[in-house]
Amino acid sequence: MEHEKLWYLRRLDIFSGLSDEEYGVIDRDSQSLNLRKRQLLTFRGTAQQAVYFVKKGSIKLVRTSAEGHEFIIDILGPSTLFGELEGGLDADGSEVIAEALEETLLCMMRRENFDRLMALVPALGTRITKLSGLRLRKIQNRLVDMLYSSVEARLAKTFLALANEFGVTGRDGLLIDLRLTHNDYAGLIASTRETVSTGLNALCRKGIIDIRDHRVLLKDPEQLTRLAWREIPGEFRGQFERGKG
Amino acid sequence: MEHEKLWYLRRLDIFSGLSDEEYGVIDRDSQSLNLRKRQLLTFRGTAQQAVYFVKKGSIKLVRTSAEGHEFIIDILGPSTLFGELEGGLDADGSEVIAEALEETLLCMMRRENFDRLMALVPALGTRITKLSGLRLRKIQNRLVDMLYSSVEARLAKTFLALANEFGVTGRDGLLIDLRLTHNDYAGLIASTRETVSTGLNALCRKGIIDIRDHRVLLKDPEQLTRLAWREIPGEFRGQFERGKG
DNA sequence: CGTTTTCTGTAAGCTGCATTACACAATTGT
DNA sequence: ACAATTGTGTAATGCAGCTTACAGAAAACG
Repeated sequence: MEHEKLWYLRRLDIFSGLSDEEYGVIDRDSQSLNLRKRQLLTFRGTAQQAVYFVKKGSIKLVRTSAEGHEFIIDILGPSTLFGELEGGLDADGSEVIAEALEETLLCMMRRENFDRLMALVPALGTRITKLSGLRLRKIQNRLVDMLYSSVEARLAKTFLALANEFGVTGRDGLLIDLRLTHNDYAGLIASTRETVSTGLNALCRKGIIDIRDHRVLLKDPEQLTRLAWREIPGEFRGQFERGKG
Repeated sequence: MEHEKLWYLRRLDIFSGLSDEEYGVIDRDSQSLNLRKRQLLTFRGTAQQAVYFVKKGSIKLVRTSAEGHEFIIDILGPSTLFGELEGGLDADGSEVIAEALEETLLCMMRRENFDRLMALVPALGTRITKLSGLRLRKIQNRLVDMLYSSVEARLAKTFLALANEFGVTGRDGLLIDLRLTHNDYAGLIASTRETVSTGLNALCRKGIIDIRDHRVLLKDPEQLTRLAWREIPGEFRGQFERGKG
């Protein structure tokens, strides 16, 4: 749903074009942080007020609702920024937590230092606001996509979105290079593990996707796109369990 | 769900503490804009890249999904900032549009000028990123609230949130000073007009709220809060249509 | 002032998917 | 190697709320 823009953004490194001196500041004021697989990173700890940068690996940002449902706000790969921007702690105590999906290397900078850096390089402010705008837009898209689509469509949309950031082309399709569980997908589309299981298998049987070692392979992106957007196509609707041919 | 913070933020004017000179810059580079009731403000027009500031009145930010459902991202009152920050136009053509709920006065500044101002006042960058973070957090809250709650709970949450920004205390309760239609509420909670109608009336009959000239009056905020968070209270659930005593 | 448009109230019917309840597979840890 | 944890497959059941279908009220508008 974001297509080129996200790619563009990830390449357009926020910190590009800085002087050696400025890079020095970054280097001095930031510190590395290593997360093992499944390790959590809460924002209420000592380092509440900080900005993080993913150097290697991937993490998921999870928000738990008051009723206990876990929703995955976003999955971030290398070269993405998060932290204070994402919102951290909240008035009512609910918060976003980050969890490493694999061995992950982060770079962390305290908010105060980040602000100093921003004062040093005014252009940074502009870039950051643009980035925030993009993030905001992305989540707005998620919002409407999730609210008004069937589970099948939500799955399709999610795969297409993930493919934009984590897709690697192979001969038999586009592989989303993330090892996720059905539970994770449930968290991504705001559904339950069980429904995801059956939904996933339905898509597999239709030959649209395939699961390889916990990674999703898009065999027929075309049709996936059609599923993602055509809500009840009228004539022959691609019913969930039934249509297997 | 944001409580004090939002109030705090609205008072803490983004532009406070500026020098006369800097205020002069703002004054020169910005222009006023008057919107009649129901007038739309699309971001794809000539003034795509701009930042807006609500001086008087109120507007709703609407995002239409691919399938045609209209979701109200947010309702903004005086002293709030929007525009480029919110994300404007999108890759796939979908966009956020703003619609005036009443006679509204805006202040507009082109993105380029805004960037210049930010370069002039480095502290602005920090403030803006904080603001963006808050916005982001707010919408994340909306997201999980909407995804995992019943219609009744969503209504309750929405009222409580609106009351934080638009509530005026009277002797018989807290009045949300916004004239909205049932359709608007449907857009706010991602439901349909019909269900909102019945839901609203159910709440009225229970004596929790009241509708006065298209404005919602919270007669019993306590119980409303309970409804908002207690999902299926086990024993005697405040069922929708039934419990009318 | 009448006409058109926009709002509101109510109800029967249908359905997607959450819930519940298992059994088995795979992975992790010791 | 074995136990404990974590992940997967599938099916019966129930129900919240979307859909569909009207009719009257209120407001906008000429």
